[in-house]
Amino acid sequence: MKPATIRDVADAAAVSVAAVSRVLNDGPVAEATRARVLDAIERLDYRPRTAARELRAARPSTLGLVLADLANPFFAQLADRIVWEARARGAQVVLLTTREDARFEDEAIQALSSRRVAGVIATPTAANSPAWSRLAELGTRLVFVDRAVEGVAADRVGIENEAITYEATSRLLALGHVRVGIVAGPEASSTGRERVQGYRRALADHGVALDTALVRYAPFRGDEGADAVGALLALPDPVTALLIANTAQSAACARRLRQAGIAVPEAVSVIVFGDEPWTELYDPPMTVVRQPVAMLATHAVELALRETGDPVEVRAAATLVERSSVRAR
Amino acid sequence: MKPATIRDVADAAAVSVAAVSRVLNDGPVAEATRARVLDAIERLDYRPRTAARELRAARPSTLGLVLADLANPFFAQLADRIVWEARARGAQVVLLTTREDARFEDEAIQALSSRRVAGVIATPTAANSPAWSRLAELGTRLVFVDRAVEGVAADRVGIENEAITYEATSRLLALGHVRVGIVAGPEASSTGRERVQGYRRALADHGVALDTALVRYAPFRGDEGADAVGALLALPDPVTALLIANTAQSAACARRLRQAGIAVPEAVSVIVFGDEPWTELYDPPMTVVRQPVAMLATHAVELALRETGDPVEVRAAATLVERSSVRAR
DNA sequence: AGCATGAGTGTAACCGATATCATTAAGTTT
DNA sequence: AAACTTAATGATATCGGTTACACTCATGCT
Repeated sequence: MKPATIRDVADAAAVSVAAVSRVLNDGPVAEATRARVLDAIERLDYRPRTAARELRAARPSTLGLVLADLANPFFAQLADRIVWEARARGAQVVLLTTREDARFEDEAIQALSSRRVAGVIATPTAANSPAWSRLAELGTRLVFVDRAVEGVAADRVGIENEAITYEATSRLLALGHVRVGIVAGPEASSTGRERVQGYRRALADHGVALDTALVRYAPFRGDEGADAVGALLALPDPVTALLIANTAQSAACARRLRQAGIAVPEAVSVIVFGDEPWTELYDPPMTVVRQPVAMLATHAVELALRETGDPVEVRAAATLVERSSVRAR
Repeated sequence: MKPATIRDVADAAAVSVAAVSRVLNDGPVAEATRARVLDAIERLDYRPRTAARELRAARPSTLGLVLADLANPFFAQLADRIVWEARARGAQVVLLTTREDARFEDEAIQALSSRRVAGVIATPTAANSPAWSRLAELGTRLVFVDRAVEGVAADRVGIENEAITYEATSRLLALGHVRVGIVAGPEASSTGRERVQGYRRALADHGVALDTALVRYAPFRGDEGADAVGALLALPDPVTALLIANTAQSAACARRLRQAGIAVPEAVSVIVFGDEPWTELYDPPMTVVRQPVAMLATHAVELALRETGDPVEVRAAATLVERSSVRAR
């Protein structure tokens, strides 16, 4: 049977469609009318159609979420919280994934601009900034979370990458490590750059010279993170401590350590970015940098649903969670 | 600036809106006209609005995805593949989560019936079958994946729970284990029931009497899985093998084993359902039941976008992946 | 009594696509 | 040249809501 429309409800309640609409959007309606309408709605199991609403409304209540990859637990958690926060605010989420590929990202941007969503929350790839800009100019609220690309009028939500990497590196240096390797995200990514910057500042402050051979940029997808770990361990003067600052590669890196039979923390101390479930189950439990996922999600959703305002930047503090993968040199 | 509408394009190309629409949906148009229209579309950066299309169209191209919890890697992977498969077919996905709570699930169902999506893919909670039925009667294609609830005209996609649990249990029994504990999903869930059934059949076939104290049902959320493991280990005649057949509880169970200082597989052999990243990083690497997530996703999307046809049931084979957490008694 | 006020309601335009149906132009047949 | 196809195109109703505007009628005020 055909679902009821607003006109069916109006007929059933013997009022006009405007009255029904007013009941729905709590406009001014007499108590008696409201009761009759609500009763009719109940009887007919009426539910206003989102498509019709969004067509007329200035601001739809749908959000777009563009993530690289849901198989990455960090993004999965982020998505979980974002969907949850959106629900609390009466918004729904259209989910799209890019697999870190600019082509798919562009496709996603097109799809979302057709959909005229209220806002978009995204972990962008560096290669698409014109497309992002056009989306922003269309009036869609744009929020970059975790990473960001330059030159786009978007809100930014992320952690204090520079500061937390400085802290993590300092911890290792303070324990006597001198050969500290870092596996970061791509140099083209904001997280990659910021984290390496914190790393360099820590070295400088501790009077340790930078050895560029110890800085490895790995893409977010694939297994190059593991190869980077392999390379760092195979150096003539190998690392004694390792900073895995590329969340997407952390499991691959850990797998490599295990396979290579490296004793952690005896042979090498390790700090991993991202508090994923496995880090606690690993032997030994990993010292990690925990990202405040819930807070990132809350801010992102809030910004994405905001009506007006200039682009802002929100930085949440990450914390170093000490477990057992780090020891003094 | 306001985004262009189909009328703007029609004006710019000096044709009627009908002609533009025909170009968009490749109806019969003269080559010259098509070229002019495409040029205008390009110039104005026109993109047809999804809301308007969905309002008019009989079948929208949007899918609903209702998952319990994206923090669970199995669901996250499933979501990832489903979004991917949908993209390949030109459909988008609206994501909703329930946290295993019937109230939120009902909310999600309402939201989706307003949206008049083409189909819904869901991991249902047992308590909401009337709401699911109403959604199905509205003409929305309904696909239950992983779990199912009875009495609803929905497609079902899942693994052969009974068979794979039979296989896993048999493996343990064949190695001489007699006290085999199982931590399953809730008795009210289809997966919980089916897996315990496979377990029982294996016991019967191997001539081992069923001890109901060894069968533990744990909810999908919370930490009761760990408590169940604790209880099974604290029995006067404790288990020597453990089947963790509740994917959502597997990490919690592993954490408990680790905390309790149980040697795996020396003290107790373990088989875990769900090939999550941590199972390979655990010490020792866990023997697991791998679910064919990609296949489940493909079937689910295909069924959800199908126009007609009676409800069908698809069962994919799961496989036992042997690693190092199982040994002979 | 006469008029302003305002709460409650209804009518109809509108959002931006799609699809039906009528119309026009060009080509074919006799 | 008239009649008849056939292909391309245009005018317009339609989907199901929201909302601007006009209207009614009871109440308060001078």
